[in-house]
Amino acid sequence: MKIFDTLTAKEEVLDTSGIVRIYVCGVTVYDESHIGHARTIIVFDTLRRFLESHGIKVKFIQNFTDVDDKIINRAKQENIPPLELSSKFITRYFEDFDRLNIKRADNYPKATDHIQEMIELIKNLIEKNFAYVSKNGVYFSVSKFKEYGKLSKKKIEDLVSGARIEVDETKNDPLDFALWKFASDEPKWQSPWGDGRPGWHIECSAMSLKYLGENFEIHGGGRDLIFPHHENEIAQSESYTGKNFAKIWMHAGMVTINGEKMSKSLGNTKSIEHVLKKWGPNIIRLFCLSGHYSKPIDYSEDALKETIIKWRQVENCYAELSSPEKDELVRPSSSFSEFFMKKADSIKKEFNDALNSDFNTPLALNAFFRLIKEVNNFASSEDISQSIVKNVEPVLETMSEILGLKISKISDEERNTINEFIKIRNTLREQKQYQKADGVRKQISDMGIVLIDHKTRTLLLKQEKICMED
RNA sequence: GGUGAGGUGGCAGAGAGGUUAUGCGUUCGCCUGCAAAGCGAAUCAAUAGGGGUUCGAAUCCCUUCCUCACCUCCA
Repeated sequence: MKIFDTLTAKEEVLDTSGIVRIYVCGVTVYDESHIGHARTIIVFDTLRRFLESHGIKVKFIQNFTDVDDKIINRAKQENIPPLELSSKFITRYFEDFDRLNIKRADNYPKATDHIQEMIELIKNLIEKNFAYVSKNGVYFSVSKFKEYGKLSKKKIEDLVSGARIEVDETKNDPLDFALWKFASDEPKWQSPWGDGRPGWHIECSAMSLKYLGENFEIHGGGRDLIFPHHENEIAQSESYTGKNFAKIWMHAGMVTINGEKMSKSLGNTKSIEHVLKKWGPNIIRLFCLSGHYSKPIDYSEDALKETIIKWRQVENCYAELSSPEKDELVRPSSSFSEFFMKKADSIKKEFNDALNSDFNTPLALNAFFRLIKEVNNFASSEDISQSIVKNVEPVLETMSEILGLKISKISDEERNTINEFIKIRNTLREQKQYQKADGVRKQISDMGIVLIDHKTRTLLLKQEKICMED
């Protein structure tokens, strides 16, 4: 598999000979997660599923930043301890992301559980003269790391001349960033240099090193983390280990809302709770994968409505495959099943090729939907036979599993109940009492089941609820 | 101002020198008791503008314009 590496600015081959170690920068838990977080996490979750579907072992670590000024400020506003606030939003995080069908990471290390590791790292950096103690904290000396700027392709001169760096007299250099900040208020921890809190970037260096070791395969996150967060992580980590930090840097593009950047000040943030309520998890996943991960995607009603149609096709396809006719009941079927076997194979290959080529999910989805369409198309004129299901379903299942899509299954009780209704409806239809028959169909659809009438039988389709009103 | 990524049909979105990607939408037919799903046809055609290289350019080079992101906390 090839992945575009932000650092080398070209596609690099992912080493899958051993365990693929992935570290993804998670969220700062001071508020609800939003669709932007969802996009990034869905991208990496899908990547992980893809690798695992090929039997590749993945170790997936995603952190929580649970100590930070934003958390402290928010906690003050709500008049609760900062750690209570962060733990509340961690709980919320899992509620949201479980519903998005995100596989749990192998570990979700929290910054506050790794203060000691960070202190050790900082100690070492001071010893090696990469860091210094100043009035307000311990700082990393950017000028000591001669490759600073290599990830974000920034020149130190440009950064210095940039007007926005605030002048801080206590730092040796305006570009230096905090490893440890002295603080007298809570939360604070003891350190050899004074009580305080860790800087933001150091946690990821400490925790990725602890859980994944040196020179792990993929370090990911949103594009907005390239600078300064990941740039600073590189500076610290490589100064500490003397080795390259991550082999591949993979960054997910931003989500815009109707073409605008999503921000609190614009008031256009879309929380995951909100979008889940509105569209449900599968549509959100499909939407997030409908553009290349590295490019921005635009969240809009129209885009999501289009995704509903896609999702309906998937549901329809699964309904068609759910109750196949026995082969002997179906007209000459061996050639069809052979056709489908070839079709499914070539589509499976296209799907894999697309993902192997810098994780091209739009192209992979294209293949996925062609198979869906093929089945739906066939089913509208012929009955689906067991041998077709046998050929198509495993391929479809593998792809759905990689994409993290979950079809709502109809329980046996539900099926039995509805089949009784269908019998009644069919009797009414035979008697040409169509209004009554449609009434029965309406009753069934109120239960969330759509009927698909075929020549000789009626299929049940369970539709995911979508509530488009805000 | 600096840096980076881009600009492809009504919309979404691939392809990276040589033949219609694909999907969605819209319109009209077909199928259906009616729907749903599906089929057929039409819309159906596009590569930001201008130069170049080439037998041939969305694709390579130059240039102009525009968009977005980052440079401050961000996924």
